[in-house]
Amino acid sequence: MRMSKLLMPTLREVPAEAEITSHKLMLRAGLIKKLAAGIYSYLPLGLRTLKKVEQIVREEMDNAGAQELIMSALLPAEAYQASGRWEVFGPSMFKLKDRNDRDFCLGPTHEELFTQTVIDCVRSYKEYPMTLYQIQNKYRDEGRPRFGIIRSREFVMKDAYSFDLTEEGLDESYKKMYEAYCRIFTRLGLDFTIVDADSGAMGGSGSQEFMVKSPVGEDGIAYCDGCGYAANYEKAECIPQAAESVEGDFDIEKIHTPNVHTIEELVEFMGAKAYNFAKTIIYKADDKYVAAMVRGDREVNEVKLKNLVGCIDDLELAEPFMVRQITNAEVGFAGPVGLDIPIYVDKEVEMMKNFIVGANETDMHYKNVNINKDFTPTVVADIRVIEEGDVCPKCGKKIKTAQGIEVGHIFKLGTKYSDALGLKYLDEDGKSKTVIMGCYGIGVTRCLAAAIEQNNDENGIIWPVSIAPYQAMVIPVNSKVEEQVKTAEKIYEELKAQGIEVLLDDRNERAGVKFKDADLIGIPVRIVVGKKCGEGIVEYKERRSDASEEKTIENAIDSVVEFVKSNI
RNA sequence: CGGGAUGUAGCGCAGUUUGGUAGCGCAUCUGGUUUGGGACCAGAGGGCCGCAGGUUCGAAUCCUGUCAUCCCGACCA
Repeated sequence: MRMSKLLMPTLREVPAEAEITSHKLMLRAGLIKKLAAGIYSYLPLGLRTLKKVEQIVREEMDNAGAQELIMSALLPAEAYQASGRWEVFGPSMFKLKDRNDRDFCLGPTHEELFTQTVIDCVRSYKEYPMTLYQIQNKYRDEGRPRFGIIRSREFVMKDAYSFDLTEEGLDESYKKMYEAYCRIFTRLGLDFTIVDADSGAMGGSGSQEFMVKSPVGEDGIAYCDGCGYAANYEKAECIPQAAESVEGDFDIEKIHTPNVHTIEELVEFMGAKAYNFAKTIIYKADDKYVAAMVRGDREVNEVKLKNLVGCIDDLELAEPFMVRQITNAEVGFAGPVGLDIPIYVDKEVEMMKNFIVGANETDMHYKNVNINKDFTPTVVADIRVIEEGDVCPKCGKKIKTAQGIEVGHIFKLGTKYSDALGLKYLDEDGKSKTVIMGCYGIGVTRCLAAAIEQNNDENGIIWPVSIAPYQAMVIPVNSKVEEQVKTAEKIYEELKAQGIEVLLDDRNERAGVKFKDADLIGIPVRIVVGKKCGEGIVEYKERRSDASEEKTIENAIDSVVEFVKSNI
């Protein structure tokens, strides 16, 4: 491709809307263009990379025995109404009506439709097991789209669904997808971590996420270098850690703590440590109210609590007026003593002695509180968020924490959708049984952003060869020097002939502009044709490296071809 | 959905406090000089100051409303 004809609006300055590296670079390199919040056009360079990512995903899915099909993004409401998700999705589903006032939506995910397709198309149990997938646009009206294409309202997703007759079959299908995902993310040049994830309200028996570690990631992950354990914060099991307590036999005592609401204020006021307190937080779980207690220096893990309480729909902090009604006090003074709702207590609280809690009375706390003596927990369980410094639940070494971008998720669904929609089969004995499903997603567009997050420097993107929009670039330094131009043309044609995807910077720009753009758009390898081209010498440079080498024209071409072939 | 901020040329911004002809840098176009890391000189084009009302002789500027975008948090099947 000749760059004089390429639509590549590179920017010198960073558009004000971008905050994170990948978003800035995608805008500056002319990969994408924003149309509205969370909605982007893909310009030629961005689209080429997107298609390469899609192709890698496609190849590995096909290799794993999955079959590609594609569904409409515009979907009738019935299947979603049947599964109950028409309501569950709520405002995050783009809903619309046709001219006859029938309900439609833009597909946010396609469990229902794939299930329905299998119901409609599969006739005999002999056709199973089967895994189907598509690579297609998804639509979610996110409350808060952000970070460019990391969380957008229209995005490309690969979604796959497996259909098995037995649990063992599901395990096998799941394993194939797991392995395919490892190959995919490796080929994409991503440094990824596989973490245990919460299966939550979706039910199902197992779930793992593929995370790309990055400070801009929206998920917290806990991992152990010792044994390789890794889990999403939501899921990571916490081993209770003993903290120093006030020893001795004391009686509960009410103390006046005016205008002391937060743990920080309490620490200040009482001169005790945060771990001498237990905080009591009132939650609304669906229609009922519960209290959760964790040590003062810990956080409640709402996912664990939600699962424990058996909350189906929604777990959120109780409204302040309900907190007042339940505790008879202003917010900030809730405590377990005399509380009339179920109390879920973290295991660590059970280890504490003579601790401090709210007194369910404004401006009052209790000290010297002891569990089972002063109050009785409804349930004692692990309900806190894991932290740096916790110990690994598998091997006992120190846990580390990081932020991660979720690029893939695999999930043993079980029979949730096959039950809801009636996906059954007659087995060899003529008995009716339910098909067991798994679902497997990859955020294809998000992978692009993740790849840039992991592969860049102060000058721009450093594409892995496998997904670079073009693999190589030829730059004549001075467009007025006919010898350089002709030599560059020759190299360009020769590289094309050898099957390399190559850009020729034939623009009438100064050398500096060409170099800056080359770095910014991150083409993995380039040949610079300069002053020594009369002697048959050109410059070979890899984007990843600072150094460049002088080579003969033939050697430079060979080096580019070899570099590309060996890195793809 | 709660909190905060911002809307002025393709991009980055000033001007708003204190109302008085719409500005700067980059980019674009023309001519010239340049040509190995975002050149220089001269000239030119480009704006419903987010939108709608209001106050005023006069509004980018003050008031009201509204829309949009971004950030923090909640939510994320």
